Amino acid sequence: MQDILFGFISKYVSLTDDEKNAILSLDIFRSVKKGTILLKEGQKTKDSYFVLKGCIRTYYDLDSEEKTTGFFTEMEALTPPCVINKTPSEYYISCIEDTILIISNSDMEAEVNSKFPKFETLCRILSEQLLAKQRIDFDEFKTSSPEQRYLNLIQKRPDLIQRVPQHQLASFLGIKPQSLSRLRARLVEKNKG
Amino acid sequence: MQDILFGFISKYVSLTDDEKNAILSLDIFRSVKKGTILLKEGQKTKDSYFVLKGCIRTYYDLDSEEKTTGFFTEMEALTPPCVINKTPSEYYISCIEDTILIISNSDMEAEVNSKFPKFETLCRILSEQLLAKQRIDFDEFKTSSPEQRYLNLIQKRPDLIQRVPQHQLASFLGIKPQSLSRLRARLVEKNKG
DNA sequence: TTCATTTCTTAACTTAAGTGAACGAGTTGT
DNA sequence: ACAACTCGTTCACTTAAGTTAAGAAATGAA
Repeated sequence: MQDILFGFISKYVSLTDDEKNAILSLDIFRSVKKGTILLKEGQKTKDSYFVLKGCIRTYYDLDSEEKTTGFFTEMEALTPPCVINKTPSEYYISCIEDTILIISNSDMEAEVNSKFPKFETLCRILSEQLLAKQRIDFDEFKTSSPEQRYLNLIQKRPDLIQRVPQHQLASFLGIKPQSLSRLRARLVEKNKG
Repeated sequence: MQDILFGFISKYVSLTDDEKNAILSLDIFRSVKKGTILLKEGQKTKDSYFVLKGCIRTYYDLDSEEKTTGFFTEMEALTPPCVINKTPSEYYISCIEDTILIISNSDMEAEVNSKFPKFETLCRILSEQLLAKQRIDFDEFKTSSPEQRYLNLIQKRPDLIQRVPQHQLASFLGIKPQSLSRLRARLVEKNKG
């Protein structure tokens, strides 16, 4: 489990044994069961999540309807905006599979950052990369139709199609479950004709 | 002009005079005319932009149609994904007004970051905040209709409605210019009846 | 100014997403 | 085993966005 973490980090910065031990001593690995809600709307938290295995999702409760906006799987990190803005959370985070997480809180990060500049470099690089990736995702979303988004998702994250319920995928694609159902039927029809 | 920059920075970290001078010595302020194209599709660059005054926009050329995905105005920063990924740019950046920019390149930033850890902290904080803000923007986009997005834009960035051409606003909202025109007419009609 | 181009709007028609309801399959809890 | 619930699909209908085309208004250049 540690190997997974340090393998990931080594792609960005190289850590000494001291630095690795400092991280391990923080006791940050957590196993959580499918269905666990990590964060609720209205709650405050300082916790960030890094998925080692499994899948978590973020969703809003608008007009008592669930709107899923994000899935985070192996090697993906999520720092909820409420941690940055120090406001109550606007959304829920739940585990849609049994999941192994790293949970770190912002106080802890601040301390490690000031003790180990290398760690701050890591955080900076990861934030910059995530920002770039997310900008591209957003641009693709804006410039394409629901059908194109779905086809795009099949290409880029085929695992999600398998492991995530349809109605959650639908709002992730910005449409209603019925529309996704219909859209899929339309595509099957196309591939036949 | 420098006051604007240091006033902005002082919200996040406090700089010594030495640090301020180090930044000024880099000669990073640029004035560019309306219509100037800062970056073209297919080009490589290491430059990031920070808008002191004016407005720049990012747009794709898809099927020889312009798709505008972002506007950056006073006190907003843009690091194109191509700088992070070291790939050719997928989009254009142009100035839609006479604009005063700070243009920094990633080599320069790397050098300043290693000399002044405080600067790296600043970059980390800004990236984290932008990431959080962008996540919320994306979520709002996904969970709302074109009409809601337009109303939302009127609330959050009323200046854009004034300073940006309709057809650019339309693709920013994820729709065609004709649809935005119709949508606006519909809203006027609603407010009458 | 005049001419050309771009931008915005309007309209008629097509296509697809939203809505509300119903149904069967699969799951959970008792 | 049964009831209650969730999930995915389908259908009929409504609403709004895409498409194509045309024309008015604004902008820019010769």
